[in-house]
Amino acid sequence: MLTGGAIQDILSKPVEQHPEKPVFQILGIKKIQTKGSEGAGNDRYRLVLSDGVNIHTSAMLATQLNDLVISKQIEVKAVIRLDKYICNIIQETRKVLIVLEMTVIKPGNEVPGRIGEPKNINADSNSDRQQPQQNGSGGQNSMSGGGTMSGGPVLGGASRGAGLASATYGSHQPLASKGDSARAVYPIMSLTPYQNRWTIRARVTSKSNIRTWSNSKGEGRVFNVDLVDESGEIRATGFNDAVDKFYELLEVNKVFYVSKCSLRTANKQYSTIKNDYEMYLNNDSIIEVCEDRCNLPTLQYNFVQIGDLGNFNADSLVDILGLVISCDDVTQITTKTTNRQVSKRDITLLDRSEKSVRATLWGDDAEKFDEHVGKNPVLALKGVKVSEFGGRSLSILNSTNMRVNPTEVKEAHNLVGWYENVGKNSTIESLSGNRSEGGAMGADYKTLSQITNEQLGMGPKGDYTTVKATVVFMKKENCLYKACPSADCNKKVIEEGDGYRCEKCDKSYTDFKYRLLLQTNLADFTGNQWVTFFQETAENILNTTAERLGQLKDSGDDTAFDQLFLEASFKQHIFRIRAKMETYNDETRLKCTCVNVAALDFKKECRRLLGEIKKLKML
DNA sequence: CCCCCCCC
Repeated sequence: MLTGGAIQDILSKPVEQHPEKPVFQILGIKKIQTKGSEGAGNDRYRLVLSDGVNIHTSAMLATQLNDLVISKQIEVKAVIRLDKYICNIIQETRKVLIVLEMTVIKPGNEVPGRIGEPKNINADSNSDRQQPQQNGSGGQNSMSGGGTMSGGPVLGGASRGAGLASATYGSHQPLASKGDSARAVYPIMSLTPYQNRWTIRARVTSKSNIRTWSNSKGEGRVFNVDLVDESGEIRATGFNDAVDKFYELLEVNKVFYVSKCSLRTANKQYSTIKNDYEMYLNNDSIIEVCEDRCNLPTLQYNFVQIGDLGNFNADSLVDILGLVISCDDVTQITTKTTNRQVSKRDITLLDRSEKSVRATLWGDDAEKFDEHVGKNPVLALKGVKVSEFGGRSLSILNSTNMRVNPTEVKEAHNLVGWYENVGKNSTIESLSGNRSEGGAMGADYKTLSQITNEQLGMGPKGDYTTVKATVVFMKKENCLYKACPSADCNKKVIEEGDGYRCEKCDKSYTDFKYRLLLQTNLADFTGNQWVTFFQETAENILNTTAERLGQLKDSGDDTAFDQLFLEASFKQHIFRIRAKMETYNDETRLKCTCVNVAALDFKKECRRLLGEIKKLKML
């Protein structure tokens, strides 16, 4: 079943003699601890592979295959076929095998135990850090602790003419400067800040504009490019001089040899590039066009289904493949802080989850989208921002890589076919709410204690949030007031003689209408909060009308009046709350107003809670 | 060293 001897061949023979699609058994899977990695998607997995004769402990899974581990498609004991792999020389004699594509031949749970009696092949003969394998039978995770791949300085200088590098990329003349020893091409995923004697060969998949900034720390220009090879991807950033030196050279889709850049921990907040590190172009950096034809991948996506967007927090970045089902016109908005005029255009995206989401294009992107209006293009978006307005929506940032009808993304073609045959006629549920309800009940749920703990309401417009809470007390005294009877005026009237005067309308009326202004105490498992309910929201929780309450009050039927309050107490609802700091008599305090009440929909609520649990799991 | 991405 296993390709006996394949490990020996891969480690000792030139690449032409490497076995094609060897079959191995996985004897261990270990997540490599990486510093400062937040959330999922940045991990790397090291595999212990056996060919039944030998064990190789330095195999790595290409980052784009991480999901196979996460979804447990590959587990210890599984038999797998390597459809595509590279073997890179490390520290003269130690070699890392990188699995680029693979097929599960037999899942781990169907394999009783270790196949054959494989011996550890110590490729790392120069190092005593590699522990001999102490594999128990039955295929337990056999990773020896403190292995050489666990985040330390794993890569030494590579020598020329060995392993994958020179064989695969044989026509490449080493790029090292004079006097430096020649070097081999490294896979992107092997780069670390701990050693810098590497050259990568990578395709530019996207390039930003040159941005300028000016702040207290200074000013300057900056750009970035995303680079990809068979093993993974990395973002490279260049400042000032590097902009002049490299911006023009680095054309999208072209392939380059890149060396002598520094690496630093990447801030995951700003990119969906699957790499813990980011590359910085500096004065020593060398970038040369690779003229050879090579088969490097294009952009790497990690698409998220639109239907799963509820599992992502606001401001997270995701990759989305969606078909445009509607386009709004371009409108102008004025920004709150800088009063600048900015163009925006909302479009609606649909995918196979049969859920749609509204996405906003800004500035030039909004204007230039005119050419696609009336068509149904497919957009491949890498690094689009999740926003919580009115459920979930997307914001297409300057840094978002947007491809329209990308021919290189085969799912894009499939999505068109699906839309023509299925999607077109499906009932589509929107995650963004429709325009009329637009954000009436947002998906940005908070607990009552979060309202104060997170200091909501500091801004001039206040903050909106949704809470699930219980009505625990209502101040029924003075909850009704006599208001101006005219249609749009709800001002309290002053009784004068037999009439009612409205100061706002500057008019006297013979009649008035009762309106509600109800101080209500809401509670959830974290605390409670006084919230003001006006007419419609108060009528909703009291399950009656202001008019009816007025009648009971006027007729002196206190029992019936009180009964309505009693029945409305200890009922749970979903509340949309506006929180805003307000100052009265030099005292600033948080004022909360309920702007919408919705019944607790158990099905929806369960789905939301499941989503919350899923979010916790992803931490 | 950027990392702002706006509005309802």
